Amino acid sequence: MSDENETSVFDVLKRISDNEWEVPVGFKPGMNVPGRIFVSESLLNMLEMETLGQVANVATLPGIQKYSMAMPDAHLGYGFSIGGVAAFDKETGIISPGGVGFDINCGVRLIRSNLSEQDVRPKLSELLDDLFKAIPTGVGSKSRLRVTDAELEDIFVHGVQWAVENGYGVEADIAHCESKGQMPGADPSKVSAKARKRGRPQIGTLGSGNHFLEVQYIDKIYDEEAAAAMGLKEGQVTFMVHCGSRGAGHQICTDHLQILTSASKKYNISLPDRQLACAPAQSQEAQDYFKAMVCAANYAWVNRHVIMHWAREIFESHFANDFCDLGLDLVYDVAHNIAKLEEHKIDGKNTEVYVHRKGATRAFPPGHPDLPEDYLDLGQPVLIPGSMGTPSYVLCSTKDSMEISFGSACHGAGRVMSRKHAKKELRGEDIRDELSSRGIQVRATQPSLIAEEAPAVYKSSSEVVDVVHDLGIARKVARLLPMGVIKG
DNA sequence: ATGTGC
Repeated sequence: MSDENETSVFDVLKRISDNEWEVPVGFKPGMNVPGRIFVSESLLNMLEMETLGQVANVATLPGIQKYSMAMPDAHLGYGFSIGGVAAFDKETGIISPGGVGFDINCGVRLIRSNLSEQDVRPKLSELLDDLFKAIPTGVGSKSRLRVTDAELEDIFVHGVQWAVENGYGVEADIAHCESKGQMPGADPSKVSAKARKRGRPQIGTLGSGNHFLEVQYIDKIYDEEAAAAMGLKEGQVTFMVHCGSRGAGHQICTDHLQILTSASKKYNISLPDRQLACAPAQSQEAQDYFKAMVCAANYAWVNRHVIMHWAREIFESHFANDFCDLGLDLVYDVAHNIAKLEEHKIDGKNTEVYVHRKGATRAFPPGHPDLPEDYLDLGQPVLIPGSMGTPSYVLCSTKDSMEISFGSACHGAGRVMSRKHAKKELRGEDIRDELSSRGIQVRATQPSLIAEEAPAVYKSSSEVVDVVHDLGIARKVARLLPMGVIKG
């Protein structure tokens, strides 16, 4: 039932440009800066008022810089919206677990190959069966890789370096992970016994929800030069891994939320929403969370690395021979849920800020010192997974990204229908058949999970990507179409 | 997202 007098987002927002909308400081009491929503007019119709309220709430937090931002795929999240980007001054700002999310370093990686769609199509069904067998999926799934407590600590601290030293992936993979897959500043002593217990058996597991491993092919190249630099061309097969830090990251978030909830009171931070629990960036409580968050981030990079390794083995078992190098190189790996201490130019001055990206991708421009050498002139690759059955995109960051959005882009399609609603409205078997008729094969533990992730429950990934492209944050390089997907 | 819900 909709009330005619209900305020719409159009009544609140002030249009700045085609794809930029401002939430004025007066919208909610206590806003320190305006909100800034990067969205097209048509996507704005799908933006919920509550999401806008969350953007405004974040603007009230101490030390926030420039704007409380939301990407075109923004939707309601825990405290901060998913698709939210907020930078807080290193000295006067705060750190908040809600600005990162429960799935710390949920992220995406893309692996290229020398195989063509025609090579893979005839063997696709067997390939997917074997991938589904090799890579555990589902909520409570456990891995065949068992690590000791000491190894887990090593993973928390050294991330992907641990993986490569232990035979998962190769040295060349490291440079193609954001932060080299080993963010500095980890302190395992800030990770509870419970989080370790949950994390130990889950290295190399996909999890559930929107997490997946997808076999794809490139159906369109937008930028030949950039595509070539990443080793991508039309008709080529790729695979994409989307997952995070599983139970470990979830427990770390839960543990520290509790600490930061009381810290918010201790430091007299008035919160419009208790889910925004936070503490001054340099406080013991905030730093402890940050050190534990880094452990979860490094864990997630190892998780994706091990999954990639097993997937490479399966591809090799099906396609490798003495005359063919499969070229299963890691194109790039990006984090979607993370907070980082970065330097940004604010009012002409270089400033250190804790950038919180929750359901948002880092997008550093050409020439940025944190980029791998071979992408330095190109700009950071940005990987945007589509929802099940819809295209994914590869973009590369452009020079204005730092100025526009603290070097950040969107992260995906963005949910429009709740899981509960989707389960009620849609049948997994129908969705599977519909996808199958379009040549897309799905392997999942339960049909209901397919319903929850159906294409209809997400915004169009193409529209979301176009906003980021048109704004000059990251430009389109390639479009990837799904062939088959394994899910929890 | 999650050994799934004050």
